[in-house]
This record gives sequence, C-alpha cells and structure tokens, in this order.
Amino acid sequence: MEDRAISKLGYALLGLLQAKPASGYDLRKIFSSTAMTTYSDSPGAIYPALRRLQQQGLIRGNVEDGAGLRRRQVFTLTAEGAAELRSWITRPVNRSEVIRGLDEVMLRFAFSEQAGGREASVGLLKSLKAELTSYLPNLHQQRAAGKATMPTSGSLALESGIRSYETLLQWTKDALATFARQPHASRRPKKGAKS
Amino acid sequence: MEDRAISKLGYALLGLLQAKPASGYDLRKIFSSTAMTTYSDSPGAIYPALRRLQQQGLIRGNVEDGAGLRRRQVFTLTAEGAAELRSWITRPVNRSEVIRGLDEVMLRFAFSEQAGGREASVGLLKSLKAELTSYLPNLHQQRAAGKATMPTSGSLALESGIRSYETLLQWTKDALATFARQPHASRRPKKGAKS
DNA sequence: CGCCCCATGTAAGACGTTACATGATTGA
DNA sequence: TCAATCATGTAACGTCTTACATGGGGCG
Repeated sequence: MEDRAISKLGYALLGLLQAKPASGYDLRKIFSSTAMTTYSDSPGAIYPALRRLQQQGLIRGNVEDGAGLRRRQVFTLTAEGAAELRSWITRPVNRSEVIRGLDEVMLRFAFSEQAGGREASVGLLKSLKAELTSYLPNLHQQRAAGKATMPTSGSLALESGIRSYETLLQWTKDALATFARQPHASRRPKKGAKS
Repeated sequence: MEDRAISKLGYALLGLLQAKPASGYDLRKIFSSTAMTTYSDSPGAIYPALRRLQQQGLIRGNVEDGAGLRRRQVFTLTAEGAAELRSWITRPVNRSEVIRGLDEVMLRFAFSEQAGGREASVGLLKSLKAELTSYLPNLHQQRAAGKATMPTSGSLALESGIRSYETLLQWTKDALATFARQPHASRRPKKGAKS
C-alpha cells in the first residue's frame, strides 16, 4: 500500500477491473480489440503495471488452478482500488489537463458512471465544461494574434485545435442533457452485479 | 549522423528551428507561451534533445560570444535536418497514427508549408482525409455494437471520440478548400524533382 | 544587497517500447 | 508433428519528469 503515483495505464486497468475481474491477457485483448486501442497491449507494459497495482493493494490476484490449465491469474479490484478510482474520477478538471491530458479526462468519464454513479458523471462533465469555457477565449485570442505571422498551415493547425475544443464543449452540453433526461432514480451500484 | 529514431519533441524542435534559428531558452519560451504548450518546456527534456539532434547532424549550434553576455548557443537547421524534416512531413498518414498520434500529425501539418510548400500541406491533408474516411465507419460500428453493453458514460465517451474525428475530417476538407483558393504560384522554396 | 530573469545543464527515477523467452493446449 | 493461440513474464533501452545546481546581469 505504498503511495506512489499511478500511471494512465494503471487507471485504465483499474477501471476495466472495476467493471469485471480479468486476467492480464484478457485486459490485453480489450486494449487490442476495442476502442481502447489507444492503450498499449504490450505485455511489457501491462504485467508490470498490474504488479504495481497489486503492491499498492488496489487489486488482488487469484491464481485460477481449476483444470489442468496453465496458471492464469484473475485480478479483482479491492475496496482501496475502488476508492482510488473514485477519487481519481471525481477530482475536478483543471487547465493543464484540458491542454495536455484530454484523453485521460475522457477515460475518467468513461468509467465515471460505474464508479460513482450518475452524479459522478455529471460532476465531471460540469467541471470539464467550465474549464473548456474558460480556456477557449484564450485560443481565440491566439488565433487573432498569430494571424499575421503564421504560415497558412500553422494557423490552420491552430484552427483545428480550436474546432476540436468547440466540438468537445458542445458534446459536454449534449451529454449533460442526456443525463438530465434520464430518471433521477438511484442508479448507483453499491456492490457487485450491474444490470 | 547516427540513424536513431527522433522523438516527437525532436521533430517539434526541428520544425521551430526551420522557421528561425533559436537557443534552447528561446525554444523553451515558445513551448511555454504559445499554443505549443502541449510540449514540455522543461530543460531536462529540451537540452538533451538538442544535443541528440546535433549529434545526428540535423542541427548545428553556434555559441554567441558577441557581448560580455553569458554563453548562449543558437541552433540552426542543417541541410540534413531540413531533409529529415521534409521526409517526416511528407510520409503518408497511417491508421495507427490516426488512432494514437493525431497530435504528431497536426504538428507535421503545422510545419508542412514552410518545409515543403503548398504541395506538402495538401498532400498531408489528402492522406489524412483518406485515412479518416476509412477509419470512421469502424468507430460507427463499434458504437452500434456496444450500445447494449456499455454504460451511458462509456458510450458517450465513444461518441465524443467519433465526433472529434468527424470534426477533424470536416476540417481537412475546409483546409483543402483553403489551399485550393490560394494562387498556384510557386511558393516552393526548393527545386522540383517531382511533377 | 537581494531578487528575479536569462541560460544552461545534470542526476535520479519511472514508465513504456521492443524484443525475446517460456510453456501448455488445441487443431490440422 | 507443426503451427497457432493462450498466458505470463524478463531485459535492454530510450525518453520524459522532477528537482537540483550554477552563474552572470539588471534593477530597485
């Protein structure tokens, strides 16, 4: 239960394990076959990451020795792991994350509902929306400032960044609307099985 | 002139030096003050990266000892460096870059006009557009497939990814239109080998 | 004089990438 | 039997992060 930092890959693993216990190999397959291909499926990254998480007490591994199968270790999230995941997810979005770590924010959001229920998702969206709203004028200013000095491709690149932030802002609004439309009934999974 | 790989930061430095010779400190300021804040302005990253580029013969450093100033080394792109930059920029965009390395593609594009003229920019845009067009149906499929199994926040996260790719595709079309509107006059700073 | 900006650098440590290694099971 | 897939791991390597170190120059 040491207290060192957890990498993005580490959080991705925690989030997946929260949904369903899995082996390292299962996790690799998820990374290589789904939309999570952004993450590395290399054993040299995953197995050491799992070991670190286990040393920190965030996951627990159980060796499956059912049949005459080769040893296969299935990892489960511990209570500490679930707490760590929740605290990572509910932490407000700040400027530097918007600039350098949007993918991590989206990862947080993807796991938010299972980890902290509707409220967690909505909270994260609001926080992201606020940060985007305060950051965008900044970019517009840079576009105006650089108009003269930059080559066409340079200012187009900046334009692309601006558009992607605007699209994201619109998405946060739509996502908030989606949650607003949903019944306010307690959708919060306390323990174990999900729908 | 060893032949090892160049990191993203390395290319960012080459691109900036192509526009204008600069010292390590100048480059750090660019990273910390402009829209290029995505790149680290830490000396522990930049100075070693510059040294590597110099060892590869891609840049050359000249110590300025004009006044009684403290030594200040100004780096310039060599011919080899310019060639390397061009080859990086003109290399076609592939699937894995679209998935994991869009920021690097945008970096390439930002530098493309100065490095290889209008044709380089247009070529890169076309390549990106083709790759996006072939990748997007893939994501739509995943959305359809996961609709049942994913929690709301998960599918919304995927939706965000899809939208950002669609926005980018629209941007490539607009950018191509921008270049099409520009005069075809030779803006190319290099003697033509390709027709 | 003290403080901040210029300007460059090094050292320790963590993480991911690539490549290699191992071995069991299943199917052709 | 050969190949592929399941399943886990290690070793070397490079790069970034964080933090520290150094030292001159300008300014109040």
